[in-house]
Amino acid sequence: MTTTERQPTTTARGRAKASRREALLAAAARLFAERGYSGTSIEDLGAAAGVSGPALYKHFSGKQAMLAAILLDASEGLFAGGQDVLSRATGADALRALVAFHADFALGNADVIRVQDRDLEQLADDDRHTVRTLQRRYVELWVDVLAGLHPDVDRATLRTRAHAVFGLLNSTPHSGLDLDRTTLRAELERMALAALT
Amino acid sequence: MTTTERQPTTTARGRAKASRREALLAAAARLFAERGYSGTSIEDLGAAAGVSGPALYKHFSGKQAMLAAILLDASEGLFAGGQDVLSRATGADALRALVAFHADFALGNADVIRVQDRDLEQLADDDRHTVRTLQRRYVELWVDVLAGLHPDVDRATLRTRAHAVFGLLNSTPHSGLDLDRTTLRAELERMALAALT
DNA sequence: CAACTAGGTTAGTGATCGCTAACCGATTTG
DNA sequence: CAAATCGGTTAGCGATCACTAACCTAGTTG
Repeated sequence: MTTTERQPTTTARGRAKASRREALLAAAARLFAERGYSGTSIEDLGAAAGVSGPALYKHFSGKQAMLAAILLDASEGLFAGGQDVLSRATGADALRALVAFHADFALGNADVIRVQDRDLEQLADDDRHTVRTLQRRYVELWVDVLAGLHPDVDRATLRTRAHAVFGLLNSTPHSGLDLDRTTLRAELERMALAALT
Repeated sequence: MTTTERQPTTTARGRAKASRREALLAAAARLFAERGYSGTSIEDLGAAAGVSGPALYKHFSGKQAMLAAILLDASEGLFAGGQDVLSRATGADALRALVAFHADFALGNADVIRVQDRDLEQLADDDRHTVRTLQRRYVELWVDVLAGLHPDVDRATLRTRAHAVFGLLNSTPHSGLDLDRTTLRAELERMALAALT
């Protein structure tokens, strides 16, 4: 996605490299979420994946490229998932499906959610622009559905409502400890839909 | 509050120092919100207030002390404001007043809100503990009011609802551009109350 | 008005950081 | 099986950072 691979994933080395790359990205998402991008060192990133320091330059062009891989993957996943949802449902069903999809994503990727609205500014200009564009398009998916349900409300207001609901659903990283996942998911979905009525 | 002042605020120097201190804190809140704590240098902090670099050591013991001043002030303000609100209203009125108060705070202190749930981890252990305690007590104010309205719901669930509504109301920094402040405030309050019904 | 105080300056220091260089051993390949 | 490749290592370099030292000047004070 971000780095062009020369090694096939069929050979033993290729598979080892791919899994190491995934481990590095997962560790990076966790560390970035905990300490922030600038607060995490190259050494930290390597150590969290069992290698030390500059080994990550065999997988990424640098620290910033790791952040880019995380955030591009997240924003692409959200937009693609949103499109997929809307290809299967319309009207109020579409809204319920969007809420369920977003709640699922937020609950399953709390670290990434945290990084996304915390360290987006640390990206290089073009990557930041790409992520922002995908985010904007994802919001527009929501606004389209909301516009169908509330034809009398202008899109700026609907956009604000969408952002507010994202804030509600993305609150998981700040609270997720008290409740089990199923109950938390149900609460968040119910509140989101109530807020959008 | 954080530094003990030896100079009175009646003399010209004293007043100049106090206003310089406020300017430094305001600039710091803005820069921390934009670039993050670790991403902001001492030089940046001074320059944003018209002085350069190490001048801030005449006002604060260091960079971390500036973050502490900002976050302690914010969490104290929220908790004190919440207490004040609850001394004047009960039941559903109290909930409406809490929502209005929090919306006001979030709209008027978007930078501080951003810093609070972004760089809390960068505080020294004791300051972080103090802020966390104040935050927890503020949440309990909300939970108390909610418990009065929903006696059948356990406090863990109500706590999650409070956090979710904070996420909704604190979404201002991410969206505040499209709508004028009055409309935005009304939208957020309406959604928050709907989510808590 | 002389002595002191205090908020500003610039220069410098030690530590840390991102990244590169040079090298090594195992796997892949022709 | 020899050669090339590739993912790892350690050492080190240049830049940046938070903070300190030394000093300077204007305001405060007796």
